[in-house]
Amino acid sequence: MIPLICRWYREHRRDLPWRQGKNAYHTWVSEIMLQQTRVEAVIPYYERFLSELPTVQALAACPEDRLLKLWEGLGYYNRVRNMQKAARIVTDGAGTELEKYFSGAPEIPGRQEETEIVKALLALPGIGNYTAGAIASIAFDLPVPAVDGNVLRVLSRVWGDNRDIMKQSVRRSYEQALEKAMRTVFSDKNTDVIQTEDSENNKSAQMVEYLLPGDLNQGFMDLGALVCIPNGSPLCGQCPLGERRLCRAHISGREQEFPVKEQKKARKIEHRTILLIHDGKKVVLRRRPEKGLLASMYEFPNYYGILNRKQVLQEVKDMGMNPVRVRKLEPSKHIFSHIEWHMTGYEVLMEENEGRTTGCLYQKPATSPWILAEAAEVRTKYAIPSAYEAYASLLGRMIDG
DNA sequence: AAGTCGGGGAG
DNA sequence: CTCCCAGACTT
Repeated sequence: MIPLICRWYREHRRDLPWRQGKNAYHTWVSEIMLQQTRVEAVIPYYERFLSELPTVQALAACPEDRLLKLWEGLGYYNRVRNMQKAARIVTDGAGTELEKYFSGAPEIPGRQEETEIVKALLALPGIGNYTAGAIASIAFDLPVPAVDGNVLRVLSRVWGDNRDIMKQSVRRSYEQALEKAMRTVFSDKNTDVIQTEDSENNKSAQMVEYLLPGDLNQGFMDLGALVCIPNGSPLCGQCPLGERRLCRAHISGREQEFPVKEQKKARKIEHRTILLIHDGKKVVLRRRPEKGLLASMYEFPNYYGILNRKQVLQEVKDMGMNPVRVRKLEPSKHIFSHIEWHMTGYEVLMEENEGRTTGCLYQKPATSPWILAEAAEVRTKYAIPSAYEAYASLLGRMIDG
C-alpha cells in the first residue's frame, strides 16, 4: 500500500508554494498554518508571511502586534505566538541542535539522529505529534508518520475500522501501525525504486529514485483532499487502492460509513453589545487580554449582554468620553467553534479629543486601557478578529464617507 | 478524557 | 443549518 500511495503522489501532487524546494523553515511555517485550516485559505497568508519573515531569525525578532496582523483572519492565534516562542528557542542556540536545520542550506540529518530530532521538535511549543512527523518526514526524509484528519479518514476506510477516530487511543494506534510499516518500507535495505524518464534528454534514460517518507505523508494529504474526501462520496475510481481491492470500505460499498466520529456538542450562545465610539476621525479600540479567546487582539469596546441607550451612555462617560449622539446599529452574528456571538451595536459620536491618543480617566489603565486609532490604521495596523467584521465595515462607511 | 481555541467553504 | 479542515494545549 505504501509504495502505491508514494507513486500516486508523485504523479498527482498539487503544486503548492511550500512544496518548492526543501526548506525546513518553510515546511514548519506551512504546517503550523495548515493546522485545522484548508490549503486555499493558507496560500495567501503563507506568501505574505514568508515575504515579510523569510528566516527563522526574522520570525524570532518580529514584534507581537505585527505578528498578529500577519495572522489576522487565520484563527487559532496561539499557533503564531507558539511558533515565535519556538523560533526564539531554536535561534537561542542554547536550546537545541535544530538551528542549523532551520537556517541556511538544507541539511539532512542521518538516521542515527532521528529520535533526537523528533524529540527536539516535539519539545517546541506548538509542535505536536502530527507536526513533528510532518517536518521530520518532509524536510528531513525521516520515516515518521504524520497522522492527521486525512490519514484517519483514509485508513479508517481502507481498514474498515469502526472505532471512533476522535479518541486519542485510536489515533495512537494509527501512529504506531504507520510507524512500524514506515520503518520497514523506508529502511535502507528495502529501497523500492521508481523508474522515471529523464525529461532533458527526452530519452527514456532511467533514473533511480527512492521512495520518500515525505511523499507518503503528503500522499495521504492529497489523497484525502482530492479523492478520499469527507462529506459525500469519495472518488474511488481515482484511488490507487480502490481498484486493487485494498480498501475494505470500497469492497463492501460502505465508504459513507467511515470514519466513525462522535458528534460534537452544541455551541454556547453569548449576547454582546459592540460600541463604535468615534469623533469622525478617530475610533476607540481596546486590546484583549493576553490569555483566552482572541488573545491580545484589538477590538471595539464591547460588553456582555444587550445594553440599552442609557447603559451605553453611562459606559462611554465612564471611559472619559463626552458622547454627543447614540445610534443603534444592525445586529450581527459570528460563529466560533464552541461559542456563538449574537451582537448588537451602537454608533456613539463623541466630542473631538485632539491630542489624546490613549488614556483612562476614570479607570485604572492596567484594567481597561484603550486607544484612539486613526480610521485608516484600523485596517492596516491593528489585528482585529473577523468576528467584528460587520462593525468594522460599518465604521469604514461612517468615517471615510 | 474533555474543554479551549477561529474562520471559512462545501453540502 | 452541519461538518470539517495538514491539531496543540490546558485542565
